[in-house]
Amino acid sequence: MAETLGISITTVSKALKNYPDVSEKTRKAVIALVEELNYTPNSFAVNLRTKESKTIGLIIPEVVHHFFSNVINGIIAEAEKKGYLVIILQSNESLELEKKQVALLINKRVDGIIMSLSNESNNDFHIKEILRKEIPFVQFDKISKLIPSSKVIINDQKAAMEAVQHLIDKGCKKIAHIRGPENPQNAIDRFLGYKKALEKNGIPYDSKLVYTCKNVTFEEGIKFAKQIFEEHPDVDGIFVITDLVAVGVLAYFNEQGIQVPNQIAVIGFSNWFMSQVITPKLSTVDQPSYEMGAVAFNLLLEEIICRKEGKDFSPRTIELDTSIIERDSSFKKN
Amino acid sequence: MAETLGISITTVSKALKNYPDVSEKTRKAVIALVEELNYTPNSFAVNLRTKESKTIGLIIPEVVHHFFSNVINGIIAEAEKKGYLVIILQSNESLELEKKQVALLINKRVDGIIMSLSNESNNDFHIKEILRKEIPFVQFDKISKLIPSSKVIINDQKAAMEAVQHLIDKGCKKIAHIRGPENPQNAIDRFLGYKKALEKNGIPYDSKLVYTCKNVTFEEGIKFAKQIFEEHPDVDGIFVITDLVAVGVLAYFNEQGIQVPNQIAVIGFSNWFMSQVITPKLSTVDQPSYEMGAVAFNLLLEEIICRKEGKDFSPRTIELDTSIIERDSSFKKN
DNA sequence: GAAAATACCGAAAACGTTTTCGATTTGTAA
DNA sequence: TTACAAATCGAAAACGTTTTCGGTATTTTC
Repeated sequence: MAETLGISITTVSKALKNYPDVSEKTRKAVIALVEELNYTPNSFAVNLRTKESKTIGLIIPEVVHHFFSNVINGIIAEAEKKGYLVIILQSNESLELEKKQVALLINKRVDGIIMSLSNESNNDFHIKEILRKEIPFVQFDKISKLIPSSKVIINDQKAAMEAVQHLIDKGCKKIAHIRGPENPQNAIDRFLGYKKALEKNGIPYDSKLVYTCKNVTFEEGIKFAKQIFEEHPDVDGIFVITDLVAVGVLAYFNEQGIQVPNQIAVIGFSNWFMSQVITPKLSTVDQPSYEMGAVAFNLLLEEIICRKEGKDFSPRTIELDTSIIERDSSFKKN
Repeated sequence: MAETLGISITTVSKALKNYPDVSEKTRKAVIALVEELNYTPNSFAVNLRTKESKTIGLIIPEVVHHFFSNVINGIIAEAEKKGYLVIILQSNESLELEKKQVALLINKRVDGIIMSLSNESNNDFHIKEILRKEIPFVQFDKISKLIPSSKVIINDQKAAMEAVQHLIDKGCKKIAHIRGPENPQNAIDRFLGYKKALEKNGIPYDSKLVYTCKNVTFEEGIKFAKQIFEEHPDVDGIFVITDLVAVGVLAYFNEQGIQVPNQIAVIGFSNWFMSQVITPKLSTVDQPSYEMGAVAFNLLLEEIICRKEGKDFSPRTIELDTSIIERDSSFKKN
C-alpha cells in the first residue's frame, strides 16, 4: 500500500494490528490513509501467511429442503457474526458426490467443515481423512456415531416416541410407520422410538406396518398411503419420517375422501412450513433447525480456536430439544 | 512437496501443469509420487500467485425461500462443474446488510459476484463499487436496470399479463392484485402487467383493488384476503405477487368457507412446491429457478474468462421463459 | 565433426502479507 | 558523563506456489 507516508510495510501492518511498538502518531497517520484509499489487506496473502482463510465448508444432502435451508441460515448468520464465510456444497444423497465434496473442501483448505451425511453414507473413509488431517469437523442431523467428532443432534428416538405416544393418546390403536432409508441414524432412531412407544403401551409391533422410503419424497407419501390403506384398512394412525412425505399421505387421503384425522390420524416430523398451510394442518415434531445451524457453527469455532492454540480438542455432542406440535391431522374427536 | 525425487520445485509444478518442457519420464515420476502422498498444491499460495480463488460470491435476500434455494442449487451445481466454489450471504432484504455483504466479498477477493437485490435496494453506491473494481458481476431476479451488468431475468410484465389473462379467460370480471413492495423492479413489472391485461380486455383499472405487501409473507396473504373480501365482496379473481402470499390468501378463504375458485379465483407466481399440495391446488406462473441459477453462473464465467484475457466485456441480458400452470384455484366452471 | 536446433531442467523473482529480531533513537538513572 | 532502559522502527525471512529466462545436455543437420 501507500508508502507515501515514508514508512515501512512492516510498520503499516503493525499499525493496523495494534502492535504496541508503533507510536500513536504513525498509527493515526496509517489508518487515516487506509480510510482514504479504502485499502484492505490482500486476503490471499493473509491466508498464505496465517494459514487460515476464515472460511468454512458446509456439505448437506440438498439445499432445496426446508429443514436444511433453515440450518444453512443459522450457520451463515452465526458464521458471519464471528467473521467467517461459508462455502456450501451438496451431496445429493450420493456417497460418490459426498466424497468429492469433502476432497474439494480439504483442497480448498477451509478452516473447518460442517456436514450432514448423505443417506448412502456408510463407508466413511473420506470422513476419517478429515479427522486425520485434524480439520475441525462437526456433524449434525444425519450423523455417524462411529466418527469421533462434535455433533449437534436431536434425540430422534425420544421425539419419535413422543410423536407416537401423541397418536396413542388421541385414541389410535393400530399405528403404521413410514420410515426413512436403512442407513441414516435418524431414520433408525425414529423407527426405534416408534417401536418403543408401541411396546410401552402394550401394542404389539407388526413389521408389516412399517414402510421404508427410498428417496423420502412427496410421491412416496402418496404411494405408501395407498398401500397402507389397501393392505391394512383398519390402521388408524400413521407416524411419518418427515413432513414432506406426510404431506403426500394427506394428499392421497384427501383425494380418496378418507377422513383425516377421524379415520386415520397422521403425524409428521420436522415442522416444514407447508405443514401449517395444508388441509388438514399437519401435526408434527418441531426441530430447531436454525438453532441447529448456529450451534453447529459455534461448536466448530470452539474446535478451530482450540486447535489454533495447539491444545488438543475433545469433541462435544449437543442435543437440542424437540416438541410436538399438535394440529388438525391428529386431533381426533374422542 | 517431496524433493525426494531429487528434482526441483519448479519441475514438479511444471509436471503437474503439463508444461511441454518436462520429460515424460519425470512427469510420470512426479504424478506417481503425488498420488502416493496425495499431495495437492496449497490453494492459498496458488491464489496469491494467480490472483484468483476459483470462488464466487452469491448474495440473496434469503436462503429459506423456495425460489432462492432453487437458484442456489442451480448456481452451485453449475459452478462445481466448472471448478468453482460459492460463498453464500444473505441480505435479509436490508440495504445496510447488503452493503456489508458486498464489502465482505470484495475483501475476500472472490472471482465474481452474483446477486439479487434486496427490496430496500435503491441507492446503489455499493454496486457501483463492484463495477468500478471490475469484478465480474451478474444480477438476477430482482435487478436494477440502471446497473450495466449481465442479467438473467424473466419477463415479469409479460408473465403477469398472461396470469391475469388466464383469470379473465376463466371468466373473472373484477380482479384484484396483491403486489410486492414499491422498489423491486419485478414487483413493478408484475403490477404493470396486471394493468395492461385489464386494459387489453377493456376492464377499467381501479387502484383500490391493488394491495401492497411490505414483507411478502404468508400472513400478509391472510390479511389482504380478508381486506379484499370485506372491501370488495364482488371481486372474483386475485393475482398475487408470489405463491407464499397466495397460499395465505387460500388459507383465509378456506377458513371462511369462501369458495375458491368458484367464488374467487386465485393465481400466484413462482410455482413453489407447496402450491401443488395445498387445497385447492394453486395455479401459478412457473419460473425456471434452477436454470436461472445455472445461466447466471455461466454469464459470470463468461465475464471472468473475458476479463482474464484482458479483453473488455460487454454485459448480456438473458430472458428466460415462464409458463402458466393451471391448477384448481383458477379452474372456474363457466 | 562442427554448428545449430532441440529437449530438459533449475535459479530466481514475484505474489502481499506477518512476525521475529536486531538497530536506532530517545529518555532515565546513577 | 556513562550506563541502561524504553520506545519506535525496519530488514529480512517465511508462507508455497507460478512463470520467465537462461543454462546444460542431447540430438539433429550438413
